[in-house]
Amino acid sequence: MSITSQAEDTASMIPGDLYDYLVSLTRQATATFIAQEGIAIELEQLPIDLRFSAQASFGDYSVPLQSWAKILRRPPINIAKGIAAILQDMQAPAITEISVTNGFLNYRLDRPAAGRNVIERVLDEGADFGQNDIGVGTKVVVEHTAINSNKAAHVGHLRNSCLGDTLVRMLRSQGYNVEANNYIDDTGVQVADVVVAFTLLQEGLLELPEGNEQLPGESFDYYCSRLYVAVGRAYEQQPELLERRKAMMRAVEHGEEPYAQLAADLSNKIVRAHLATMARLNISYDLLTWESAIIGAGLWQRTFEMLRDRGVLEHPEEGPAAGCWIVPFGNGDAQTDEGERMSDKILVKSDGTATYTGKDIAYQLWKFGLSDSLGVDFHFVPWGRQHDGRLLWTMLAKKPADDTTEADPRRFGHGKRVITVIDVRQSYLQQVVYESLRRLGYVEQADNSTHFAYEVVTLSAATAASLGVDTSDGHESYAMSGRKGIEVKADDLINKAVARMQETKPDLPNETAAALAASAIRYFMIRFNQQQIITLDMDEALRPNGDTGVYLQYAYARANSILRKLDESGYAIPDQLETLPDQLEQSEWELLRHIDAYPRTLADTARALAPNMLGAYVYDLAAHFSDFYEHTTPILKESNEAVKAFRAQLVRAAVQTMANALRLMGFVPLERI
RNA sequence: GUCCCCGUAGCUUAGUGGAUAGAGCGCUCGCCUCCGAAGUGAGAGACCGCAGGUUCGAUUCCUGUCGGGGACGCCA
Repeated sequence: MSITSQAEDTASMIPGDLYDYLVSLTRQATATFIAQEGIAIELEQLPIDLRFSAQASFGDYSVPLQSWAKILRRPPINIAKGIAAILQDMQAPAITEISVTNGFLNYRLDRPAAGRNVIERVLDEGADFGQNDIGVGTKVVVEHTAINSNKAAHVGHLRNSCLGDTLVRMLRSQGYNVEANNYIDDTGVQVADVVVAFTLLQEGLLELPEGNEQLPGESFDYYCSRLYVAVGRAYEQQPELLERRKAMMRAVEHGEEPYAQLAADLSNKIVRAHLATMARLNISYDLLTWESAIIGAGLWQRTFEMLRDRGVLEHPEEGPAAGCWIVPFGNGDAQTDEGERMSDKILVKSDGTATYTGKDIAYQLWKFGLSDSLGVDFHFVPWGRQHDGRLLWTMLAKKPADDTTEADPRRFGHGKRVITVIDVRQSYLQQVVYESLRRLGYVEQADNSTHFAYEVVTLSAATAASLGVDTSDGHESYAMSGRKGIEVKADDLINKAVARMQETKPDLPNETAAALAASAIRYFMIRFNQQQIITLDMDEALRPNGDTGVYLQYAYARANSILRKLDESGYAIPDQLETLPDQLEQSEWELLRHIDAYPRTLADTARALAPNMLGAYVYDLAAHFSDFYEHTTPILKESNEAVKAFRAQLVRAAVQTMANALRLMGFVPLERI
């Protein structure tokens, strides 16, 4: 029941990765089988679900065939045996054993030969190992981060930006032309609130508990967070101030000075603070888009007219939405705990201003390039160079001064597909946006709109208590509230992570500690399933061992250390593996299989838009490297030249794969910690 | 009221129909005179909320039910 093959000449005969090779072998054998049996059926109806064998005793790779029984009208065991017999006769290279257990077809490979094939492919492709070209020619617009420009970012925003940035990297790895948009909602009530706070301060009508001035060392966004909380409290205590808030919103929207300029300056400074925070986690963008620009350029007005003229909107004269422009939904009103609510969505308030959702429809049209025909012009100018060298552009409503560099407007937006990263509480509004596109006749664009929804971040009881929240009601977690100041700010989390790294290893250089902290936080933010609420506990989030980003970096650094030691010992790793080891250790083979699976796993996780699955893969890869490291004798001391060369090459391949994978998660791989 | 999500070991969780449910933390006992102990070996710990159903096969799909969270605003 086994076929032996010459190790020397087989490796080059395995096309592509081991998975593709075995799938293609199985398909060939299956085609022969159904021809032999005289079964009239398309091969495509028989899915080949190749996976790692559940146990080493079964084989290396297995295909379950039970589901074929009904289609082929034969017992699974007969199918498996028939196909196995055909495979035996095929004498395929690098296969040492074909067996059948239960309803599974199992392959055992010539491990040294297959392993060499994997190593050669990785080292040959280098930094491109894992890259795919399936997305070439397809533009994808990804919106993420999108923090209101009135206060500091908190950990909820980090979940958004870490997921979004990882998605962007994953899609780019598949060849997609990805444009990362950071949408700034600078016309909303929150910005007006902070402007109100500034005016109240000037008039001596507002007292901040920690002091009215910006504190020494306090960043501007943190200061604004304090103002925001204070003005919120003032509204509660003096409801007459709410009039002032309304007036301020109008003033900002209508460009009344000095308020409009104050609001614009405020947004600008806050956005710079947010970008600086995100840069600490190696997150960058291609374009800043502004709600104020969408209004200022007239895109919202044109969008409204189109919605109205194509009959998407209704304009009721009585009822709860009298005088508003609405998108009708559902049938009638809904009963809620707080009373009646209508299921229709208001896009234009009775005072003539747009709601957030209305403006979001306009923006969605722009992302698809659908606003071109509306005669609305935007201007795109450089905002600045980011930490990673990527140039960030910003959208303007009005033509800039003549000497300013302007980009071709067709370069931005015009996505074939649009992905919006926002938390799950926005699901209903996202559906309104997509449904509105559909009703405008843009069915394809509606279908190509994806709400990448993720659950919120809450605080564990211990962490909430440390922020001064009263936890005597005994809940397990507490919601954050920027308005009440109950939140863990992004920079605080990063600072604490850096400090924790330095506690763990006191002589750590600052730069290394910063990179480790960023890795820890990024991994923490993507490792959970999107539907899972993250209950942030400081101790857990900052833990430097176990299933964490630090572990991944540590495994990578250890792997690099081996290469360094080999080099220092004067050993030159041969470029070609002339003689292969007689056999591989189980841990070596496991590592090789996982390396081989990287391109396919990456493609799967990108297709599924599942950063957490990428994280799980990388952890698995690092764990298998650690296993290999622990369960093989030190390469430096290895006396068998063939084994030494093979393992040295394997370490190089593992280092390359880990580096590629870590970069995809936005890590800066550390060769030394 | 309608709709959505979650429920897996003491805790945090992975698992997009397939062989014995996989980790991390914590706990017990080990491993640095051989490549980095932020590591690693062994052990204890899970009737996958509950009840039905579909299927050769269900943690996974469907129905119901219990528990928890969320959405349905002239806020964003």
